[in-house]
Amino acid sequence: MTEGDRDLARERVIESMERSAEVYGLTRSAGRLYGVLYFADGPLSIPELVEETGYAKSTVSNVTRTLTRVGLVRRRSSEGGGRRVRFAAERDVWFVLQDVLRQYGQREVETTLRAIRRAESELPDDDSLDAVVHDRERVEDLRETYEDVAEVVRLASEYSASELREALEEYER
Amino acid sequence: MTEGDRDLARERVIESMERSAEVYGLTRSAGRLYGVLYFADGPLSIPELVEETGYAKSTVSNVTRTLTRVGLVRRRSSEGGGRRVRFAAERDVWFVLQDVLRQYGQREVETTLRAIRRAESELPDDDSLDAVVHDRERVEDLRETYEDVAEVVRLASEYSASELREALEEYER
DNA sequence: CCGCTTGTTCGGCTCATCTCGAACGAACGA
DNA sequence: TCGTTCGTTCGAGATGAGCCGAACAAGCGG
Repeated sequence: MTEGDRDLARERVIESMERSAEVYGLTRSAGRLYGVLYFADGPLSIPELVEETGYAKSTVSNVTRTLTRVGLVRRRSSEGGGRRVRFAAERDVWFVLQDVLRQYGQREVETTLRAIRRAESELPDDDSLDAVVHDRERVEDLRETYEDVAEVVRLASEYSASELREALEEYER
Repeated sequence: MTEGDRDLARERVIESMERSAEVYGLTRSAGRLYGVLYFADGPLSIPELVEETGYAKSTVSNVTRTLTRVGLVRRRSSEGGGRRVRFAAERDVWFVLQDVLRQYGQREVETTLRAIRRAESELPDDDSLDAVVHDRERVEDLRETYEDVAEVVRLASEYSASELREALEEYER
C-alpha cells in the first residue's frame, strides 16, 4: 500500500526535524509541528494540527506562536473572513537556517565579542605585573578569533547555501 | 587596585563563556570550569578547581569528564608520578569551535541528510497520485539544500577562522 | 439570544537535569 | 600499617521545561 509508504517516509523526515529542532534550542513538538506544516497541502488551523499531531490544543497554540516568532512559520490570519487562524511553514529551508544563523549565531558571537572587548579595555595597563600581561594576551587571542568568527557568520548569513558552497570550494589557501 | 580590575575583567569573560556553554548544549558550570582553566597559569587539579569555582567536588569531577570528552579540556594525568589529575584548557578557541562544528554541526546535518535520502528512496514511484508527487518535490528540495549545507559545514571545519573569512570576503557572486 | 467553534491563558503535573553530600576505592607518606 | 588526600560513584533534593486540561474570551450561525 503506497499510502503507508508515503506516511512512513514523511514520518522519517519529520522525526529528523524533531531532532533538529532540539539542536536549535526548540522543542521536539516544535519540530513536529513544523514538519507537519512543511508537508501539508495548505495552511492548517490549530484544530487540524491537534488532529494531526495528537498534542493538546494549548500546546499547539503555544508552540505555533514561538514558531511564528522565530520565523519558521507564517501566520495567515483570518483568510476568508473567518476567525480561524491558519499556519503555513516557511518552506525555504535555507532561509530558515539563515535566520537561525543570524538570530542565534550572530547574536551569540557578537555578545561574546562585546564582553571580550569590554574586558580588554578594563584590564589595567600595569605591564609590570606578569599576571596582567598574561591575561591580556589570553583575552587578545580570544578577541582576534571571535572577530574572525563574527565576520564569517555575518557574511555567511548573506549568501545562499550554494553560493557559500561555491565560495569555499573555489578558495585556494 | 589593579588586582580587582583584573579579576573583574576575567569574570566578565568567564560569564560569557558560561552563556556560550549553554548554547553549545553544555551546562553553565562547564563554561565556568573551562573559563577558569583558560586563564589559569598551568593545569589545575580538582581540589584547586573546587577552591576556584565553589562547586562541589563531585560536580567538578563530573563536569571535567564531560569537558574532556568533548575536547575542550585535556587531562594531564599523573604528571610527576602523583595520583593527582590535572586539567588544562584547550586554549585554541577556533580549534574548539571546529570541533563543535564537526561533532555537532556535521553529525547533525549528515544524519538529517541520511534520513531525507532514505525517505526519498522509500517514497513509492506512483506518479499518478498527486500526493506522492507533491511529497517527492518537498523531499527533493530538502535534500538539495541539505547537500549544500553538509558540504559547507564539512569544508568550514577544515579551514582556519581567518581562512574562512578570507574565502568569503574574496568571493564575488 | 444561545449554542458552537476557535484560540489564548492559567495552574498543575511530570519528567529530566543540575548540583550536592556522603560513601567508597586508591594511592601516597609517615 | 595507618592516616590523609584525591577522584569517582551513588542517591537525594531542587530547579526548570514541556505538556496537558480547564477555564475563559471572541466570533459566527441559527
